[in-house]
Amino acid sequence: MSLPVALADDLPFTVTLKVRDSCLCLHAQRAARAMARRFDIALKPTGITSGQFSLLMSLNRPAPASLGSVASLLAIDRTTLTANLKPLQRRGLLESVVDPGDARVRLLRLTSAGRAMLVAALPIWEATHAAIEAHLPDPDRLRADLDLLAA
Amino acid sequence: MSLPVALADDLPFTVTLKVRDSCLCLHAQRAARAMARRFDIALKPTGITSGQFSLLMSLNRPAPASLGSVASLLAIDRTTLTANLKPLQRRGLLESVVDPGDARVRLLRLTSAGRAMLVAALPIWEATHAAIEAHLPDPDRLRADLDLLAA
DNA sequence: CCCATATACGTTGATATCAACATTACTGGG
DNA sequence: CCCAGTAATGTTGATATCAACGTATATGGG
Repeated sequence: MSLPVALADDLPFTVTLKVRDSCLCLHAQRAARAMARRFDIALKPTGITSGQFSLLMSLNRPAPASLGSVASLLAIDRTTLTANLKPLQRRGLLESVVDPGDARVRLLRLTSAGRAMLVAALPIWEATHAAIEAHLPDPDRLRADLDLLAA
Repeated sequence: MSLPVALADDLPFTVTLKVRDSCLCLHAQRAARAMARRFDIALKPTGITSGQFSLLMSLNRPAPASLGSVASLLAIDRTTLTANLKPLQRRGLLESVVDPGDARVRLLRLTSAGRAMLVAALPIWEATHAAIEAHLPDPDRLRADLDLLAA
């Protein structure tokens, strides 16, 4: 009266192909991993990774930023940011201090070594980024689409 | 005769803003993290994450696939895939066997529990994915752009 | 002033990610 | 058959990612 369990549990291969080809999550992960790898390799001479470059760059601002606001900016979990700060603090590229106005808040600030690291990495970023944009039909359009996904 | 070191090491805030706003690596990471979080939350009732869903789905095929070919398909490092397999193997969702024709090759195959997991997760994926596509101007165009980044 | 609530952050445990190095197995030339 | 080179994978160490839980601080109502 009932079909074999194996059949009931099966999922047609055509469905798998549809999911694989259309899944925006998978497509975004693949693109993100490939980009990270590409920048990681290019930035290797400087000693920082693509993620560390983005983090340091986000801290290069006139007034120091709170941990939470940086996490929002990068769209990463607050606790992930805490973990990511450790190796950079250990290397003296940034420092975190308690906000004098609100003891709950941690203010993050680049050190001069951190700023020097950005200066050293910037030309590499520019060259790598230009090479990537060069074979995209419309980089601005893609950025807008990615912002929609991140929203 | 020389400027203070602090000035020489500085990087104008305007440059930082340009990098932050235009960096495709950062935009891709942000989008990927947001998408992963969204699918992770939606898939939570099933007990697998978005990455595990993609991996299991990529293994749902007529003939078992080698570890290396799956790593290429997902654009992840070979050793990352080895690590990702462990929790899924431990839960009996997939199994790896040595290729009878070439003892270097590991063939990966879903178990019936793995197929059942995909059947349970598929409706969640469909609903989540449809909701995301609904507010994108041109999903196919975005997929094509993401493929260019991953290439 | 006190307490309930909300906010900002830290810690822990599990998984994810990759480079560097090591191991095992196949393959072709001699 | 042997050996040098290549190919596929495993192992280790460092960083990345997030949920769940816990702690300290601020804020507003009474």
